[in-house]
Amino acid sequence: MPGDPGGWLPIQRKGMPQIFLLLCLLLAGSALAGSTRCPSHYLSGAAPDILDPTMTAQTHELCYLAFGVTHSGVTRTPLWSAEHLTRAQLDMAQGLPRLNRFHAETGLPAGEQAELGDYAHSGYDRGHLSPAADMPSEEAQFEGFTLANMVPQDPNNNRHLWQRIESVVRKLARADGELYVVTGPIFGGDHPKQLQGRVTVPTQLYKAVYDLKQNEAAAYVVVNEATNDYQIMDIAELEHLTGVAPFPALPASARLPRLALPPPDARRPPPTTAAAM
DNA sequence: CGGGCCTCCCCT
DNA sequence: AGGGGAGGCCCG
Repeated sequence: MPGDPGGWLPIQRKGMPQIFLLLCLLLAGSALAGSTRCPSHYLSGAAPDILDPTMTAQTHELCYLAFGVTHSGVTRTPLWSAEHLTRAQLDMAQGLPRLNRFHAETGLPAGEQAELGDYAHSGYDRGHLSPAADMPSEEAQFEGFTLANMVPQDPNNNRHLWQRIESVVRKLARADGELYVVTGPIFGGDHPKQLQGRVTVPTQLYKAVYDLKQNEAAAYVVVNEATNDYQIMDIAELEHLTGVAPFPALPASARLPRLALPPPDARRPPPTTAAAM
């Protein structure tokens, strides 16, 4: 279903009037480098832009109910995953039980998708980019468990620091009403680690946030290791580091002010390294 | 302050 | 269908 050419109308969020989608497309205007099938997930309808031409091979945009991704058949991971996070959506998500239905993405060309076996016994978690806890319906949650929304993530990182980042971003969305959030991997270094020689392990991860109420943006950046360390960057810095523009339609007035992202600080140091000493 | 309960991240 | 562990929160 995702990846269906020209199929953006049937898979749009339910109840969203078509006129609004058209308006989004018009508002996006020149900021829309290419066409997108799910403008509602992006700021001003403009999908994140991959600036680095070496990263665009074998990429496909996939649209889901509550998020959109661009997937790379080279890394066999998403290059970004984007959500429009609202208070109402989180209210709906909150009542839902989490069903861990991890699955390979069938809507990709043969051989480009990661398989469950790539991750099994790898020592890495299947780390969501757009979090399961953000998904407002059972169907949306199932979609969130596609491997097209996953990267190999250090288990300690995923279950501690990253979980707290996701949690404080949800809290911020509740406080300010709505956010646009773009999450993605960073592949640094010359010899990237791979799972089964197929799925590339990111060296870092980022989560960029645009807060409409404050008209400010910023991003968390963390190394994909057992750590509690994180960095906060403005969007220009992030674009330079990642080669991805998370919010191509970001107002110029929001590029300089750096959103005061809440600290995801832990109360205790990470157990792995600490326990080893 | 501590304990119980819930949420949220996963694994085999 | 099993399991674990951390963190938040509420309440005594």
